[in-house]
Amino acid sequence: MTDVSTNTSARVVTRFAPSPTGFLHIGGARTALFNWLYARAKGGKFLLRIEDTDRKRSTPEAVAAILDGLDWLGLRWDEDPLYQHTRAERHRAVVAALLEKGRAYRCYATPEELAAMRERARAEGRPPGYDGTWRDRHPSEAPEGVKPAIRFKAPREGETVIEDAVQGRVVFQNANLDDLVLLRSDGTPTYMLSVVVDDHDMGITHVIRGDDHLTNAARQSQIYDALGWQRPVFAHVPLIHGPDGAKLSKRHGALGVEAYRAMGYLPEALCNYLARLGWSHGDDEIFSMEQAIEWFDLSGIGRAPARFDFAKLANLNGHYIRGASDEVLIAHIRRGLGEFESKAELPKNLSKEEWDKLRRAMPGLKERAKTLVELLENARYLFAKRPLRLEAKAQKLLNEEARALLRALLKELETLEEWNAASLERCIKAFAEEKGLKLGKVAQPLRAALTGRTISPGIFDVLEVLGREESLARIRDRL
RNA sequence: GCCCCCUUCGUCUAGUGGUUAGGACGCCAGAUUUUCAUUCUGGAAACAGGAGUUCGAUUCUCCUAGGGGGUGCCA
Repeated sequence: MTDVSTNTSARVVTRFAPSPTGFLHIGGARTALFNWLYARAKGGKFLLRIEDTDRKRSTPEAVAAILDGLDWLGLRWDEDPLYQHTRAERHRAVVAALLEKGRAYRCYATPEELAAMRERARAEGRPPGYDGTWRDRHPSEAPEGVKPAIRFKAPREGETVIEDAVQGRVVFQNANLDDLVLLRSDGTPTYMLSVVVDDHDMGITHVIRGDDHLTNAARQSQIYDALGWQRPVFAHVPLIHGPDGAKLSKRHGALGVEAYRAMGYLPEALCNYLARLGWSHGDDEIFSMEQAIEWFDLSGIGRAPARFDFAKLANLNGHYIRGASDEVLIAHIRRGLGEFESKAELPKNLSKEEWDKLRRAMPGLKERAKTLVELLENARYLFAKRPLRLEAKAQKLLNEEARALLRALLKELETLEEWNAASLERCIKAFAEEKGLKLGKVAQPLRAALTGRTISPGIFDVLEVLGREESLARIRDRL
């Protein structure tokens, strides 16, 4: 790790810096995606830093969930992830240097005093925050036995200007920015200090993160300046809102990416959707990540918050499912089978024969599913045991007239030599024609008998995949 | 309270002083079809409001309203 005060490298280095207190939520995933895209677009590096300075709230499970989420999305990071807590010594050293320079000081205020201070400021309509009591007080006045926190001596006059790559020029009056804590009284570094030191030491050139950090950018800039370090380019991306415009809650989308996996979304679809949410390249809607890398730039990021729209995600997902190869879909289903969430009962595992059936039915199945869960729900007829349980609509369809028709058709099918979609189509179409019926009149009862439902993939495919014995048996079950 | 950001169809967005304000999702209607889905065609649907600047504002400035974020010895 280098410690140079100027960044001489022209190479772009971005980072994703989650705090491991939970899963990788959707907003974090998009932030990671933007950082990843930008690094790849500029031929730079994308680093990962785990912000676990709050040891009490950080868990190894959360770290694993985040890494797994990034991996599933296909966002590969360069180098080993940096665990921020391992850098505490370095952080303290930087604070010592600041103290030495007179840009930081010991503060002996108690939590109670600070609370009272905030209350007073609010009541008087002044900007809240630390009032600087200990800023110029002599250390000899320090109370006995109180461990001090170290505060940053922020400039009191003038302004701090952020030239944000997304938000444009943002000006903060320094009078509104108070002296933040750099080192807690227990000697641990705070976030505000750690980010600056780590971003600097890691050579981060572009900090792309959520809008909620915009104010932090001003404070952090002051620290960069005090240290004589070059500030990175900041790009504050608007947050993602729920469908109702309110903050994203668990109810509607603030889920971990693994929840999207469980809902049957494909990572390509999620990436495409997320990239399009808040970033645009003209009217382009559907594109691969390779294409996005070619197009991506900070200038394409919008300044307004965006609402999460499941309908559009589903549409995109359907597109990617239809376009995926049968093998790829099988692989995704293998991975997700144990965790898919559905109101219907889905199998938790399949036999070799069942996998084989699923594979053969895949062309018809993937044509009509918006999620893998929906695909599997539509595939239940493949695994159902005889006699099939009929849905109400299917039951109704199989009236006396329809059964008579099936009886006649059964005779034809029993004598059929070749059992494949093409020969079955010839046979059944001829049968319908002979009876003077539209194909639908024959296909629907047949569908009901074979699948127990009124909707399914093409009926000839259903017959082929089910096979002669099973198909004929299911028809006989209804006669 | 104080500080900061945002505001084009219901939603995601294109647009950078002169356009019939475009696309996508969703919705509605129709075509194709063995069901469903796909596909195709058509349709309804937006510049938050008010002042300026300008020959001319969706585009620039200001104000208002609404929304969001921050305001921790959390990150």
